[in-house]
Amino acid sequence: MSNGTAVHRYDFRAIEKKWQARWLADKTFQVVEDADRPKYYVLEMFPYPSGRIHMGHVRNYTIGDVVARYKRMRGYNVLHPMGWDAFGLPAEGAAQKNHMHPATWTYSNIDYMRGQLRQLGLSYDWDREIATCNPKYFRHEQKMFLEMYKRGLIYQKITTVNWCESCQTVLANEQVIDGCCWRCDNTIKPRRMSGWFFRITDYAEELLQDLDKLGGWPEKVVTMQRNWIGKSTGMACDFPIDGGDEKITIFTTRPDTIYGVTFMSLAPEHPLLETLLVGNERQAEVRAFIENVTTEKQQLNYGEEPEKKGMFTGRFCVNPFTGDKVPIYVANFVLMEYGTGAVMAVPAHDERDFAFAKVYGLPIKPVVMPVGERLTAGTMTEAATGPGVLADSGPFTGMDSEAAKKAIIAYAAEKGFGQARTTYRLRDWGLSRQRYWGAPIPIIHCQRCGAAPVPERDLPVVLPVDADQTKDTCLPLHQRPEFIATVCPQCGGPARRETDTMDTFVESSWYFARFTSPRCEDGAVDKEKAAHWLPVDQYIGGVEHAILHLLYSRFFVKVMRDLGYLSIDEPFSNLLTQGMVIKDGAKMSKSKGNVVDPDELIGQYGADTVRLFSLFAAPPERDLEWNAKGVEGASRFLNRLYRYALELGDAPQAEEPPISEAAQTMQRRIHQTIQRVTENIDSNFHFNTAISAVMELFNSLNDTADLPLSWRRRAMRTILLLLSPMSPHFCAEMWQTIGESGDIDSQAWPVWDQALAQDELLTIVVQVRGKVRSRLSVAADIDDDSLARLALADENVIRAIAGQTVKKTIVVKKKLVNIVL
RNA sequence: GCGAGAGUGGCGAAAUUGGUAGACGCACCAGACUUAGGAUCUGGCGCGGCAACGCAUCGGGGUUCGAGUCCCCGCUCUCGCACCA
Repeated sequence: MSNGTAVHRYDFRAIEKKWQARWLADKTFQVVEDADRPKYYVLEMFPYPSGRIHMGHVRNYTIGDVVARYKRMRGYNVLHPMGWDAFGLPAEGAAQKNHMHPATWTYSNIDYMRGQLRQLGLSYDWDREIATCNPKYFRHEQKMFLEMYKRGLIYQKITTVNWCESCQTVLANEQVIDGCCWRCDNTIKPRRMSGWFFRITDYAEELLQDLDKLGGWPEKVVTMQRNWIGKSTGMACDFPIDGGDEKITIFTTRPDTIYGVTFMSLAPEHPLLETLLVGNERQAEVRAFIENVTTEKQQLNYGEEPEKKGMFTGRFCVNPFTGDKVPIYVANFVLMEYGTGAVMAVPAHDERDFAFAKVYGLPIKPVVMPVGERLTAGTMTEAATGPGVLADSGPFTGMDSEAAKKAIIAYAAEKGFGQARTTYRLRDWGLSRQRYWGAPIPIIHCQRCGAAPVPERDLPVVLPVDADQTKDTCLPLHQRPEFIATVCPQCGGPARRETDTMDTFVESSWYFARFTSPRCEDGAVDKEKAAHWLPVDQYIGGVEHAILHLLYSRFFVKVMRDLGYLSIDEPFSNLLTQGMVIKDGAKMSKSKGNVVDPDELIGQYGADTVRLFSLFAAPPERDLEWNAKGVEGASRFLNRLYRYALELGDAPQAEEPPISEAAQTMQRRIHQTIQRVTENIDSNFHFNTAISAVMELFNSLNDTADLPLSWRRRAMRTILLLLSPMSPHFCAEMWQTIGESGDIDSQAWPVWDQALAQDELLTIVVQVRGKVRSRLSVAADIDDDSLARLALADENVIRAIAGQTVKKTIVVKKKLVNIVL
């Protein structure tokens, strides 16, 4: 760039550095509780300190910062904090590779990324910064763990996991490819292991019901959570085993079809199978089948569905309603984890049972007749799953299926072999991780006393650190005898520490509450401060957390409420799920090679330009297609403003001239723009249209000749105020350049005057048969009759009517006239 | 399969309760100023047509004086769940 052009561009490096230093030194965005102003808590999902921020972060945090700055200008006392979701597996990999402790790697990343966030000019109260890997943070989590444990909200159970022998670790389902480890290709073995679980299912009903309170959430996310929780109501019913004392309990949502049961399906893992098989002549065959389908299941890829298979066990059970003997099958499509792991099969009214019955030649017995139909087993080509009238159903025959459901449940309850039951798809949350870099689970196992909680005075339980930090720094806790060996807090005898750490989603389930009192040492939160600030008024983040983090956080808030920490039911009143940043039609990712580095962009254009473009290119909820040329457009706009501001700054102060026509027009535009920008932000954070409104005002300012200087200043002043949440450094500097006093950071948001925003002349569209034929410029207060007369007298209109008879003239106030022929 | 959302210029996108389709920006074209321009400024820019006009919001119907917007039938794409009994 030659020196001749430098004067035409603002020095973003100097300006941004200046204001960032100032905000930091003055603690401009520090916040304390204030009874005189309404509170507003805006929060963006905090990042994992992976090393550098990416464009998704830039977008997310820019949106949040605009909201924070806007609400401050509107007079709110705004809490806007930032922190680090600092535990997690990537740190272990990086630490091993670089021969350093995960904490060293993590904290150095935090330092770098904090610098990046500051370079973006984000208005955080940095005094509230937290990192979840800090024992001062997770000690409170450990305390809450103990409180939950005491209340029975946490338990231990043995479950099956994916184990890789060569890596010595548990793998998530997604990391098992064709039954092999994704890293070393070693065959994955299922392993029964003990793990800790949160009893989130205890809160299933409340988590479901309270979705109705989340009016400020995207419908999509609410629906996803509703489906995830997956409530089903129906009946549990016992089918006694023929020739045995045991009973098989089934769960069904269709009690009305119980007279149509023709066989029973059990999950291959069903505990009663053992009893059924002992001394059974089909034993060997059935066991082989079970083993077969179990192996097959383990080798399936994620989401793949095996062919439906089953095998007769050789045993029967009895339908308590009919007294009929029904054959018991093992079937590979019955899930042990859902319902009771046993399904009464009604081929006539269930698609899977129908397909199964066809393959294995089992009888089909229709018992619910759709209105106006008479089903027969021989002619059915598919299951009839709709409602209808009961047939061949004993005393319930002739009843409507909905009524029959209730009657049948009542009958079963009365006879004692069944009752109404509600089932949820939601499962308890397994929080155990066999990893080093996580919060240790504060439990001590004693041979005599069992699982004993670590006494509160011994918290936090911290991670052991090797003396020699150059090797094996991430050795899991179960391989560290010095960590494991301890004494039982109850009996004083020898004991061993729990070696699992907590899922990192635990830390992120309550960090938003911690921000209200981040240095509180007495507990997870200062109850008064938490009560003051919570709930979060506006939460902003990616939709990928629609279930996981957002469901866990909702659960944690309810638990913390029940433990007495919080007085709210829901953590986030309003949720904005911003779209992804994409380039060349795909999400930015290293593997695709389409990443844009925020550091480079900021270095080239400055933070204000990057912020402005990311807000302008698309509304926040939509995906944002990154466009390098578009960034230049944003930069161009700021530089045009800069040159205009310079001119104003240089112009001598003149006396206020009487208001001219041009001034009046400008005044109207100013008020119209304030209204548009305010409404665009308030309704749904549509910053893209807000910015375009400001651009229009500036364009018209540029196009208006002989506008008095004072009005140029007023227009520019408004532009800077409206734009300051989006491009804060630039506007703060230009505020000074045009000679305004005080800091723009302490200015109030401008207000519009409806009367001044009103146009005096309106452009009325005149249509003939719905097609635009002319436009009229008329006084705003014109009456309908005069308007219609004017329209009919217009020469374009006369030509379009071409002598035909006018049937009707429709006048829409302040908008249009339509002449119907 | 089930659930949710979306289809508008070359591109990102705008369009109160149905009421001027394409604001604003990018790209592109022409011109001005320049030794120079990847700077800046001015003008143009949905498609067809010299024009008057005609045609245009995924496709097909419908309601209406008037439909991007409402209703019905399709098509395509994105996301989520995926044997849930």
